[in-house]
Amino acid sequence: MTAPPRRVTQRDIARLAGVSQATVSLVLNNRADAEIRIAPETRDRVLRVIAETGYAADPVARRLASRFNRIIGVFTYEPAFPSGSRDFFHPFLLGIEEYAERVGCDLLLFTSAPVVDGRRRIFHQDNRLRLADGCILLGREVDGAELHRLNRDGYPYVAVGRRDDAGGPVPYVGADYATAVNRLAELALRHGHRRLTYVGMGSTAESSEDRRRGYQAAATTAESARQVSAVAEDADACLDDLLADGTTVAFVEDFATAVALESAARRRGLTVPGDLSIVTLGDPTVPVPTDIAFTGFLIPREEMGRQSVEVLTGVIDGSAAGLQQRLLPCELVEGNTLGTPDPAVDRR
Amino acid sequence: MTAPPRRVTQRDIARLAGVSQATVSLVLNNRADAEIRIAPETRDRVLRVIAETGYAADPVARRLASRFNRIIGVFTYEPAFPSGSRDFFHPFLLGIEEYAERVGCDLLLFTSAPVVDGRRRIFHQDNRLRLADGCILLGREVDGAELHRLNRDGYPYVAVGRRDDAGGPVPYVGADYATAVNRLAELALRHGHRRLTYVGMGSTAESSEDRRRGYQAAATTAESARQVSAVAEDADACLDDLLADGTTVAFVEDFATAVALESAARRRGLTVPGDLSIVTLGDPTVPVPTDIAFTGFLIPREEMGRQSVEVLTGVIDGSAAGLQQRLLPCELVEGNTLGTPDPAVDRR
DNA sequence: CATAGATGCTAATACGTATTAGCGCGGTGG
DNA sequence: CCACCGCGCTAATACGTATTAGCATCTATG
Repeated sequence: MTAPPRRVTQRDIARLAGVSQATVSLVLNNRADAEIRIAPETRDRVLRVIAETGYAADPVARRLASRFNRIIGVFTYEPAFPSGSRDFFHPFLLGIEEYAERVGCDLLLFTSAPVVDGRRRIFHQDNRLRLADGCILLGREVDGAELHRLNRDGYPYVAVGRRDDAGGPVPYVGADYATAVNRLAELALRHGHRRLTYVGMGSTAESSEDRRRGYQAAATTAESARQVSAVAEDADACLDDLLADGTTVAFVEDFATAVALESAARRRGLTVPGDLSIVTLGDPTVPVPTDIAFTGFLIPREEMGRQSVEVLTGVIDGSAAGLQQRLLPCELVEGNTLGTPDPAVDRR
Repeated sequence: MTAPPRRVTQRDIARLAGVSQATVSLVLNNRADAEIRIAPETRDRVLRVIAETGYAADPVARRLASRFNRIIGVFTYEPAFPSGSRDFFHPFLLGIEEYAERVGCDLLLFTSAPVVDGRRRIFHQDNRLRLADGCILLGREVDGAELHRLNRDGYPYVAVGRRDDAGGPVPYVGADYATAVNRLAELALRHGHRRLTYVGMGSTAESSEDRRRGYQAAATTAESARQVSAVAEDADACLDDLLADGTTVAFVEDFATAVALESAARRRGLTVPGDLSIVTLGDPTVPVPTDIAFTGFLIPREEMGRQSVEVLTGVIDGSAAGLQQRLLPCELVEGNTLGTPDPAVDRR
């Protein structure tokens, strides 16, 4: 194999066109400020040489010299492999990709970030953040300390999902879980339910808190509105608890837990929603096979992806300072796991 | 917003540690050649300052100065949006991502490449290829002229899918369609089929040619082994043709066409494989809803993704010169659309 | 004809890192 | 006492682009 021919640079263009490198740069960037003047014939000559040589600017040097790169970084907190949550994140990426394409940006996936204690780290020995103009942060749980540092460094970023302040407001594009859960709870109340239980995952993430907040706000008119924690593996115990309590509708944060609850109920000869209504609070984060059409809502994942790019570009160029925190509405899904409470169970 | 604090550079580290910038660079890169010597205490001092300041090398400057970046480019020929073929490409990306993570590389998706005549172009005004150390090329049809140019420029790349030479051998990781189709054809012959028809897409892509080659190689012992072209929208006409010919088994290149053929047959009261056997030649490239378990084979898409990264890293560092073209075996899927030919139809 | 202003371009420099030739210093052998 | 060598480090430069101050040259004006 012969040595790769050195790439064509502006200096080569300049030599061929009989001008200086600076002139080539000016022509390339279409600089037509009052201060910058290039004779049309010179410009044409330079452009002709550029076309002949097939020259293309080195984006690395460009980035080093000036400020921007048109590269958007994407950082995923969850370790990529092995992980069932990939399918959950895919729609976000599709939205990001779509909008990045529209605005002519490339996407840099920080797959090299090391995993420590089961979580990717942004900041580490060989931090590569600066390769991109800014960065989109994906992940259920985002490290507050790292957000602090991003803010302190003035590095442009946006989180997908609402985040609490971290040494300053955190730009984000989130889903409006509070409103969605609130609506579902009010729907259940209108169906006549009076004993509600929120089955959480024991997570303190903002997304979990928002859901609980929406639930609590609606639950004031209920006879009982509890909160418990459960995981899919523990569905039988959870079901026991719900039945003992006389709960008529369960708001289940984790989709897999809802599926497990439903099958546990079915195994005992109970029907959903006949004996127990189950409402889910978001798309499955791990693939769960089920034929049940759960009542719940959809997270607008693709749209969140798109808008996160939009917000990020605003953060990068310093515009749109007021619109850097967005909550998008979730579409309710009617499903058929929310019914009217069984009168026999309702008043016990 | 205050002006972003200028990032910490090696010069800052050098000043704080009382050494020169060169020394900082040497320490950072763990240079311990015979020619390079740094006193342990100096090294420690520098490392301490680095830790205190949280310094991280600017990857852009690093790339400009030296050669490598640990960034792998991914170029997708198909326009990303709107496109049903996304689901087809996703597994490749998963494999690529997994291996990139393993070798500590980031992934740059060239979403900014403009679409001309329905196809993305690598080479254009503001070509960004050089941001990455090398590039993986994804897509059904890859432009031969662009491959030529990549070869000429000495740019490291690897194609996913076998490619003909283009001014030199093209590094690739492909699927061994020829062998897979050959096996299927021989299986059909063993089942007693004697009138075969290959239903192609009229594509001249290497992947299509490989399939046809495998088919032809096996078909020598058949009574009739034709080739026709058809698309899913034209399934009825194709079915007419197959029946008129007395074909007992159709090898259908395009998955969607196979699905359409099967439902056309069913609409006419024919059964598959009772009246006609149908064999598919690869995974669906566009999402097609079907409950049929077609006989055919699986393209090892994730593995192709993984190995493409492996080959690319070899191309980049110039090693493994002999192993730059790989064909991976496809797993046959038994399915239930290949039966024994109906004797009434068989001899006509 | 001197001067001012406009025009068209270039020289110089910055960006942050990697690399390499070579400098000063202390020790050792003759 | 000099020559030489190994050690530890630094000065200088390269990478390719963007930016800016300012130098010629020309034109218009008094």
